[in-house]
Amino acid sequence: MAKEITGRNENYSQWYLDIVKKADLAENSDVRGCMVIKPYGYAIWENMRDQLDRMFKETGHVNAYFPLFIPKSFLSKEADHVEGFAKECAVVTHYRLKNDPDGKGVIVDPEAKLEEELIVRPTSETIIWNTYRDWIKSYRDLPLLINQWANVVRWEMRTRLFLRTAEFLWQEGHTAHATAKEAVEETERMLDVYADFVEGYMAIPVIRGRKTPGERFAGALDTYCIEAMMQDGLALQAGTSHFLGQNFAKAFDVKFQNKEGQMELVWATSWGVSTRLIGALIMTHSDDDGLVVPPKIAPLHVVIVPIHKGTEQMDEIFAKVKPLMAELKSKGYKVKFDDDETKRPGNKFADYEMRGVPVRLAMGMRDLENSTIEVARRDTKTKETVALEGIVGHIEKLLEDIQSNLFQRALDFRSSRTYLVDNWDEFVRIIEDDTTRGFIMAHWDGSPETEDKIKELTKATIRCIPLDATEEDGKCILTGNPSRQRVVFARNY
RNA sequence: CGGGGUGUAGCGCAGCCCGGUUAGCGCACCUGCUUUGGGAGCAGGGGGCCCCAAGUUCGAAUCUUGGUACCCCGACCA
Repeated sequence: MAKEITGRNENYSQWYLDIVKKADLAENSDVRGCMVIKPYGYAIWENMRDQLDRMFKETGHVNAYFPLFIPKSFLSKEADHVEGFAKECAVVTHYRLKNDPDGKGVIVDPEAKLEEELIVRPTSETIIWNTYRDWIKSYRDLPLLINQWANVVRWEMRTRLFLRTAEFLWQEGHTAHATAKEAVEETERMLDVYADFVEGYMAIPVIRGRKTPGERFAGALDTYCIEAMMQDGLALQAGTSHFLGQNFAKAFDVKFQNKEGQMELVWATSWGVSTRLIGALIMTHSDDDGLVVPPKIAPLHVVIVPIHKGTEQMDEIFAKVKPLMAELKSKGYKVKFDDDETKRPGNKFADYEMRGVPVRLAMGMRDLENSTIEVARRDTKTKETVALEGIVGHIEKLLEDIQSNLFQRALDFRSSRTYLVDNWDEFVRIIEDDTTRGFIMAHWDGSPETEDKIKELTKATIRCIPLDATEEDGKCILTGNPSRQRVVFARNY
């Protein structure tokens, strides 16, 4: 069949690409490394964005917009930051084209060279902190809590739809505070917002933690993150929140006068999640029949497929389901009656499964006579015929069930692939075997050399130092040196 | 940037080695009829700078040279 997708066990990355394409989420564009997000994929992003935006506003943030271009000189002001991004920046050098005098097409006008090159933002810390300098004069201007929804460009060597693209959509929060304590609180608060969103809405369980110095964001003093496990046992960083200390305040000379009249440097945070989360969504819930979308972010909650002969029967069915559609819509659910006569029911069933619509209803003549309807749920692929009476309540409960079932299922999977390991051979065995690979909770002596060595030997990195870990005495998995807590090792995207 | 591979219809491919009339197949698409409780059947039809350029030849999808794009494995990577 044309729509068939590759099995997860057969070829996981092909399975992923098949889902992205066949569920109509996105496709590769003719621009290297850049994707076209198609309407259905974008609808999922819109739902994610809208919910996150609500949560940001509930925690006191406002939106603003800063330029796409950053003067090159800005980027060189924070040494670690430029070090981290320099290798993947797109640079604008000219501002004009002209007709090619030798023939067809256009060429870059050599006369139109920019005096200072512009960098297409890979992230906006520099342009924003350059702006904050003028906005922040007094302790009364703080805290400054701003978020921006934007696109950014990182010139990656190898790209994969949603997971790593040269251009992607995201939000980046950039806040300024009077004290380190407040800034750290903000960093942690936003990590919690991310975790609540990803777990509560996307039904993806995450581990909250902090990055090791080696894995930190370029320019940060501390990087917090949420890490999720995909169905192939690889980790995916689902969101990050950074405590930037006074690094950017120093680089851009952002100071405020405190109550005592003294000048102080401002404390900063930044935090972001991107369209990469859609990749996480796919790889957490979907199966060999296609995408599975949790109800809370689904563009379409319920689809109704009529089983009919001729338009008369279609009209009869529509009349019968109209009230329940109205009721579902009034409760905020998105419902579609698929009256497309050019497609047969089996085709529609397969299509909505591919797109991961949580609940599918089917009604035919048989149901019409009995006042029943067939209810199918996407997550378990089970079907039942139920009475029309009370159907709306039934569906509401079903959607809640699906939401929590998806989370639980993902959590169970993660548990089954999470190991307490104290022995190096076991560590290697688990990480090398793609049927066991997952999160390994092991002791680490805290040295960057050990971290690098383990990465070199196994390709596993320290995904995070979990926030909720209990302290215990142990020995480093590699060196045997003393350690006070376990960290999460995994291979990652 | 190193190693390997592939560019032929929207997608997936055959044809190329061994040059020869109008470039073919499956899916998708369009028209009509019959179908419709899990991916329909029949009939008809549309769609090609065969990656680009130069060369060899009476003749190039096919041979030669150069270029280019993409994919895979490394390296690189919040």
